[in-house]
Amino acid sequence: MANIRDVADSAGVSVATVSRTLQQPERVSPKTRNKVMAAVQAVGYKPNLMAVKFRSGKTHNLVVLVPTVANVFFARVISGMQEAAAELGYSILLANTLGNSEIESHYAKMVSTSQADGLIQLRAHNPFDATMINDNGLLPMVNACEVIDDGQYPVVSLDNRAAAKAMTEHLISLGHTRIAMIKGPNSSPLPQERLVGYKDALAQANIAFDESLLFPGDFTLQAGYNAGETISHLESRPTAVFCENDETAIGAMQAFKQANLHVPNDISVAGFDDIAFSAFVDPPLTTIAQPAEEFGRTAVTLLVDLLNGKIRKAPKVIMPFELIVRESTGKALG
Amino acid sequence: MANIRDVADSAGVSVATVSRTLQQPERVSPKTRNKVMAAVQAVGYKPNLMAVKFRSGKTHNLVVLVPTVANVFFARVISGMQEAAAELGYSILLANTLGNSEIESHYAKMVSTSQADGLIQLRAHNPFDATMINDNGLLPMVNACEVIDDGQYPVVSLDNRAAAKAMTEHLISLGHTRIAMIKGPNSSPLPQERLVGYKDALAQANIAFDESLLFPGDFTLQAGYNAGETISHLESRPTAVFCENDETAIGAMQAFKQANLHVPNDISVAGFDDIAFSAFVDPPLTTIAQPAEEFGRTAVTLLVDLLNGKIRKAPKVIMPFELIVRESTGKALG
DNA sequence: GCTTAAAATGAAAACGGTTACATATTAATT
DNA sequence: AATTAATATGTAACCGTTTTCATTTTAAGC
Repeated sequence: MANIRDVADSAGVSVATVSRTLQQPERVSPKTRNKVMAAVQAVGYKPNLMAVKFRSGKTHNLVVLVPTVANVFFARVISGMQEAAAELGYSILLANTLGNSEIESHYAKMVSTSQADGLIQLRAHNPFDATMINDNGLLPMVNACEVIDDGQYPVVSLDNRAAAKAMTEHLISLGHTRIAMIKGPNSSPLPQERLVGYKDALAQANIAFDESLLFPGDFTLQAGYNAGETISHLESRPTAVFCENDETAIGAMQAFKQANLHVPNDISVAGFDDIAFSAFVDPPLTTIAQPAEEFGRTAVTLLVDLLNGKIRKAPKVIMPFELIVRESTGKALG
Repeated sequence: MANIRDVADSAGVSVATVSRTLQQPERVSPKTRNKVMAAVQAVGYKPNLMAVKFRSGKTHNLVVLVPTVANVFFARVISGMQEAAAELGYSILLANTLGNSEIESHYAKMVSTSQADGLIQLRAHNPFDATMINDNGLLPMVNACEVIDDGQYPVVSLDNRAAAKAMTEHLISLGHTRIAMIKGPNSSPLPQERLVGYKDALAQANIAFDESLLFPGDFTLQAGYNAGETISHLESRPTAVFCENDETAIGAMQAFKQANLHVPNDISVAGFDDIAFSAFVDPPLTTIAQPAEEFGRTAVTLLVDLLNGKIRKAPKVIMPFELIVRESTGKALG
């Protein structure tokens, strides 16, 4: 494998000149620039990027901690990240953490061991220990989607409270008063925020909050199915179910169908995320659309800015949401 | 940031001893080992892995080229990879290529520029140029899932022909004779192999092959929906549709429902992959299960073996499939 | 054409480890 | 106790770049 010295010899210049030609071509005369470029071609030179990264101290790698890549929403977020990273000359090191703190800190160590410059966390959990704090008092990290905002790093999130309120209002406007909620895991702050939004809408419409209408879940199809089954057999069944993500909603709908409940005539179902499948289930799902790819892009951009010292105080970006009304929600009957 | 020299000074030994203590503890006396370990703690030493990787020439990174992480099947494959990689001490650099050859070769360059040791390709396309061939005549690459077997690298695949035949036989056994197929993209070898299996089963049952029953697709929900719509409006409609993946099948089912066709009474639908959603759509989808996680695990194991010189001739691993009969396929009526 | 400033280039140190080789220490053998 | 072998440690070269600093070349100003 040809190295920079081979190029220098072949071009009849010093290694410094070769390095400069490649890094800052404007600092080198056109004449030698051509000579060097020709030599690069001639010997088939490919810089050893491991050496470059080592020497320069910049890896141009970003670690991304994803609770699970199998989640379709996260898959979209990741796509957006990859896009932005490519544009900015960064590579993404994707870690499928399965919510496991050990795996998280294993990958977080990649930044303390100079294998990556920074980290994006999609879960509300700080994988760093205290020693990692930066000059500007910030961690080299961005927290997106599911966030805890403790001011130590930039945050990009949705106004989950407002979104949940909007969805609940939609259901109330259709005449529903007994609205169940299939929750996400309590370990996440999302369900809490959304619960508040749900209560906001209830209060606004003078509907009493009923704790017994809350059902546990963990964002999976199976959890939605289980909750749906439970709800089906309730003596006084709610007329609408607000699920905290689309997978859960799709699972619940399946349970309702098997219990011979018609959606939306017998029961309305709403989701959250607007994954691709949601438009293709029967009936198509009413949901909250999040700009998933944009989440990813923003997170990467923010992190790179932070790494370049362009950020002094941790910003807090709130992404817009959109209520998508399809056919899984309808007028409350009876 | 403390470096190895700081540790050496603090422990009163040479840097070589520190390095040895960390790499091959048995080559150092227990006494100094303790001294060194204590010093490591004291100064808070974290080896700069970029330096290690540069010096040792082994990055312990593997590039994985995925056509799209948004594909649920691939998400499972990736999970399996991550698992195996973690066990073997490797990290996965995930590249979302969107089938774009430029992006592929961009990431493939990571191995020629010493940023990664090897590569796993999930698409039937060799992203390397000829210069990358190894000592053993093999590329540092494994091709999984969608494969071209040209003997230059290990391959892990499914017997797509047999699987397609099994599914077609299942449909024939239900009395179907007009069986449509919604295809994957022609650029992929999968559709071709599966078409052969489909024809095998047809021939075996003395059913004439009818080219007009083949519909184009690209593995997306939307493509399935489009093909489903076309099929719905056909004057002489097929009684069964075999889709080349589950997304396509789910899209098609949605089109059938909107055309007031009942699945499976009016038309049977079969998929391929057994993604999580397939058990939760209405009706639950008959499909071919592939051991997705195992695909990933096998690919990683094979690649690491190859990198360690444990492989001389490119092996060809065939993974087992399973026909999962659910409710989307039924007896042919009329 | 001479002086001076600016631009281009080169020599060599540095980055933080690993490792071959030399040397010092300890243990084993007689 | 002396000799030898084995083990433990140290010295320094090395990996392939980047980058500082010194030097040379070119351009600018008069």
